Amino acid sequence: MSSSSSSAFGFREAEPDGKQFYSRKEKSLGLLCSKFLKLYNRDGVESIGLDDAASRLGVERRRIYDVVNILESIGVVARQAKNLYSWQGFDAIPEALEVLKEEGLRENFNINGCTNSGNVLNDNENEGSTCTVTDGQDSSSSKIESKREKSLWLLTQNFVKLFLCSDVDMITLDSAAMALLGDSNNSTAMRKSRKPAFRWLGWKGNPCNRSAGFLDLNEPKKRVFGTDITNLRLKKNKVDSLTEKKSNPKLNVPKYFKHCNEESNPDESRLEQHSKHKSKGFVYGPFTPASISGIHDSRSKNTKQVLDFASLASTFRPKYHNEAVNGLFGHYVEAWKSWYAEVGDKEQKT
DNA sequence: GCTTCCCGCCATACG
DNA sequence: CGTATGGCGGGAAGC
Repeated sequence: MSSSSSSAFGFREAEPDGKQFYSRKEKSLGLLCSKFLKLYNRDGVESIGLDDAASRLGVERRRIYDVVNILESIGVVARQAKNLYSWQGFDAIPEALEVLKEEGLRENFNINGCTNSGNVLNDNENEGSTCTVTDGQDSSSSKIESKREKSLWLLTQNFVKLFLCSDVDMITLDSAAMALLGDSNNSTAMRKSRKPAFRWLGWKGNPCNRSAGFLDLNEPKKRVFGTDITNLRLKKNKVDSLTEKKSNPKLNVPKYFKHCNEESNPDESRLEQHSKHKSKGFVYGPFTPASISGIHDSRSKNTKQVLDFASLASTFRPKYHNEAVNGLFGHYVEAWKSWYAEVGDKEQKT
């Protein structure tokens, strides 16, 4: 019920003549995840109804499934019953990752080198393996996971494992695709200098993890920078800056960049060491939410130090493309960005 | 032009 | 059987 409301969707009137603009970006899964998290990451929230979420977020149910599936993969939410999920919070992530890491190691989820000469470990397609996450609690191997072998849920976890179980902090889309799905489909030409890759990030800024002081074992750090300044949205008519409720910081932010030239990695565990890439900087693509780097509303459109990803491109040779993974990962990336942003935000305001 | 990816149909699992 | 879930292709936004 309460399917679509035909409002608060991607359509919106920004012109006097009543013309409506449709923006895919504003309807992206990543953004949706962000909203979802903002909506439920509050006090008093313990259960989440799918219908409730759908109506609150103004999207159809199908989309909520995607969000929830991914969040569940890292422990942020847990399925309680039909139409019902429980909020576990960001604090559940470290534990979930620990489990994933162990499983991954056990399953040889190591990916060695995503650089030139596509070696990338022989695809260890152990999909048949019932790698249940045993979310810490009732590990009473429930048969309920019949369908979850190839789901977004599993795919997400495997993707995470790739990072947790390797010594690299960056993995190309191709490598991931090959490792997770097993290659075979390298679609269109990769002639261009497009080279999507993913990198782990840590909890944005958790210099001091208050309460629970155990989430510094292996904080993942992830980020993407791809082809170009990804979702840069100040090209044509960036319209206004939203015309509604609270805040939506990310709309004005063109892009971020970060220097990784120093070896100073605050929360760096044994499993993450510098990989081959030693470029001096990274381009942080999409609209990273504010507070990610102490940046507020800076809509500074300085796109100067973008040059760095040129070196990256040279480091990581272009390979093939996998449409399927491409899309999926794209979602993951945005979703994760949102999550980390959320975490960072909370951690910071301590 | 090619790539990314949102929409939503519809196959499937569940109750 | 109806309902809940989510894979997946097409087509369009984005670049």
